[in-house]
Amino acid sequence: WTYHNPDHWSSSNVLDWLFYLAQDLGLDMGQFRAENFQNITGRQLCQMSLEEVVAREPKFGQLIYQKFQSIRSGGEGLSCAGWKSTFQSTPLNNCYFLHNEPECEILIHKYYYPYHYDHFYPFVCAAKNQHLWEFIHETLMNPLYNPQYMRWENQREGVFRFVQSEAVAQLWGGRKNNENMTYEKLSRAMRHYYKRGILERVEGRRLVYKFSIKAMDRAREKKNNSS
DNA sequence: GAGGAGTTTCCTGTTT
DNA sequence: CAAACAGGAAACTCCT
Repeated sequence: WTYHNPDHWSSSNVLDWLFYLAQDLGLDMGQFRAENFQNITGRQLCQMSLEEVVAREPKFGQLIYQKFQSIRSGGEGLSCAGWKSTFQSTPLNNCYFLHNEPECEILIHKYYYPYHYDHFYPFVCAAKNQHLWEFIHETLMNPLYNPQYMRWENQREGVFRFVQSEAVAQLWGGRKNNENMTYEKLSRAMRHYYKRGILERVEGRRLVYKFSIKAMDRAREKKNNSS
C-alpha cells in the first residue's frame, strides 16, 4: 500500500495503514478503535470529513485525519525501509501457512511489517487437533493476522480483541475443516474456557477476552519447545 | 467399545 | 434494531 495512492487503497490497506500509524506514533492500543474502519476503502476515507473520522475514532480521530490528509498531499513519507530484508531472511520454508495457504507469499508481502514485532515469531507447523485457545494465541502471534483479524490490547496481561470476528471464525473453521463455523459458535467455545481457567472475563468490553496467567505460561512453554 | 475432553450446535433470554 | 454475551443441553469427534 505504500506505493499506491490512498485513493486506491482497499479496505485492508486502510486497516494496515491505521495500525502502522498507531505503532509509529505509539498510540494507546487499549483505546485505539481501528476496527470501526472495517470495510472502509481508501476512496471512502478520502471522502470523509474530519467529523466523520472523529465519529469513528473519538480519541485519535483528529490525528488520523491530519496524518491522512498529509500523506494524500504527498507531504509525509511512508517509509517502510527494512521490511523487505526482514522478509527475505525469514525462514519461510518452515511456516505452516505456506502449506495451508497458496497465496501466502502475496499475503506476506501485503501484511508483514517488521515494526509490529521486535523479532520474528518462529512459526511452527500447525499442530494437529490444536485447541481453540492455542489457535487464538498463535493467530495473535502471527503478523499475517495481527492486527488485521485480532490484536493484543495488552500483550503482557494477555488481553486481546477480535478485529474481524467472522474472519477469525472462518480461519478456525478452516483448521477444523468446518466451513459452518461462525463467531457465535466460536464464542460459545470461548465461554467454556472461563470455567476452566483458561480465559478470564473482561466485563463490558465487547469482543475483548483475556488469557489467564496459566494459559499465557502454557503458550510460552509451547513456543519455547518448538523453537 | 466405553468413557472423557473439548468443542460444536442449537436455543432462549439479556445486554449493549 | 443488529450484534454480543450468557449458559444449559445435547450431539459430535477424537483419543486412550
